[in-house]
Amino acid sequence: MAAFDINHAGGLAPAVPREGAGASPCSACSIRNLTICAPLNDIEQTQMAAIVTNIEQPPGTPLFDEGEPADHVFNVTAGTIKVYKLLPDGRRQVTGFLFAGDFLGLANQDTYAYSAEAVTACHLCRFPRRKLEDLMTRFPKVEQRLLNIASNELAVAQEQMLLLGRKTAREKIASFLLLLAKRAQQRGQKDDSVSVPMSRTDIGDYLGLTTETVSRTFTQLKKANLIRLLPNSQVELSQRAELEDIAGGF
Amino acid sequence: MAAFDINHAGGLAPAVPREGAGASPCSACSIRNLTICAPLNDIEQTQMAAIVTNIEQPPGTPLFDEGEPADHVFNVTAGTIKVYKLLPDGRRQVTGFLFAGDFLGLANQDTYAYSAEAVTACHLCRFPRRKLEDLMTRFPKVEQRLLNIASNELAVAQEQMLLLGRKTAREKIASFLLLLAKRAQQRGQKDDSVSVPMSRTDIGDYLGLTTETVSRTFTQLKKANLIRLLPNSQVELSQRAELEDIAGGF
DNA sequence: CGCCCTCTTGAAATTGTTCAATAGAGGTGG
DNA sequence: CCACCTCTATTGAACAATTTCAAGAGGGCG
Repeated sequence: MAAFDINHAGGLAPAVPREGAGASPCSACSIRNLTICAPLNDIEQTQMAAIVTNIEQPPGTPLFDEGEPADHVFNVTAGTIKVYKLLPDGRRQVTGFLFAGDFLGLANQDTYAYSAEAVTACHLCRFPRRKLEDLMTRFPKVEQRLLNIASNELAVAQEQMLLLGRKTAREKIASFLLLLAKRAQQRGQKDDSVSVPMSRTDIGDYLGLTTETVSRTFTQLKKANLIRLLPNSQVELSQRAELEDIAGGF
Repeated sequence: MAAFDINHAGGLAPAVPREGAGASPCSACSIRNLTICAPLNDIEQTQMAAIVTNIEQPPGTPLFDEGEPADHVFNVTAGTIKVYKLLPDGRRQVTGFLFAGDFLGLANQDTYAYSAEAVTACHLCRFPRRKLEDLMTRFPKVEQRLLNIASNELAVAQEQMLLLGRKTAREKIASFLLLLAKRAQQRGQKDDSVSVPMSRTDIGDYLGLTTETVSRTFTQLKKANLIRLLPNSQVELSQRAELEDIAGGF
């Protein structure tokens, strides 16, 4: 999906032994420089690869549920994941969508604080939590990277609180589309048209709206010629500047 | 305010030199075990104390503003701080209230992602960011602690998104009061009546409501005999179980 | 080709907001 | 110590945004 980004293509890479069967695919990983593995050299990378399992997650399948023992952490390598929390009566708040390069499963309790489910077909790297923790004490760089990731997520969460608490439906949808565009751009995808793989319900649960309001607002933006709804869940951001104006500085 | 909690009261503490003038007050710090300094022994603590400045923050005064260079991080030792983000037109979202023991200023950009202001008179420990970072590489325990704190804040932020996106005014207020009670309890205060030092506007900006709705909802809960509004911004939680029921698992 | 699920659209209902006025609390100065 | 003044909180009524309830349209998959 994303373009390959071999970020150590110089001639100095040491000869890393490739194990037979499940040989470390990490050195060819296209999103390596986006994620937790970024600060590691090839040798360290191999140690990381030794504790990792590659898993595939069909669309709509749960990765884990809130309250389960948090035995693993994950790194998304392809696809879209949603994470959410539920109220006792079933109301749902999607707290984030995760894409290739994103890390997930951070928890300082021994149980997950939220549920995670594949939106599209996903590929992930799965790390046993315990082993990653061991590895972190050996490679403080990884811990630093994780703190960095956490700080980032915190800033994103605060931005989302601003959206949820203070923005109108129109502003929320505009912000959402721009966020998707920004994330796609980070992964090296074109940003004139955005892929919106999640359902209206998921979007509503992310933005604190109902499906109907999401739908109506899309229609409204479409009629104002700010966006175009294309086939294959693609949305063209025809008037990016105008959208940014509506979104309120995001 | 909170009870003293000297957590290393054994007989093995080494003789720590106390500098003359601004001698490390840390060893008598009542919230030490709640915060970033918790994992340090007395010697390490002294090194920490060497880079710290104690500051006092009168009510209503800004600590820093969003977008300013993030040169310092802080630790609240007394009082209440609010942190918030603004939209271009002035709408405000309070993303958190901070109390004694709370850490603030985490940012991986070089500027603050939010503004911070004293609600009540506050005392804080101020660390130069650069120096704390140096210290972290020397004491990985501190970095671990910070990652822990960040993970915690992340879980709190997700809970808040659930509140902002999916709870009714009544549920929001109930959750808010229970949160204050829980935080007060953590600091070792009684939890039958809660101190609510912030204005209705601040509460509204925290919960995604208007002042009027906050006020009306307080009145409504009061009339239902779930709370009592006492003098000095104290609120008695008369029917804790009922409130928890309304709050929806918080 | 048709069925099912999601998305869209419409109309009524509701929650929370906005605008406006009153009440109350805390602080100041006479 | 009290009166006054100002700021904050409360209350009321009209309004607006979003939700809810309901029905129809579209699209993808077997």
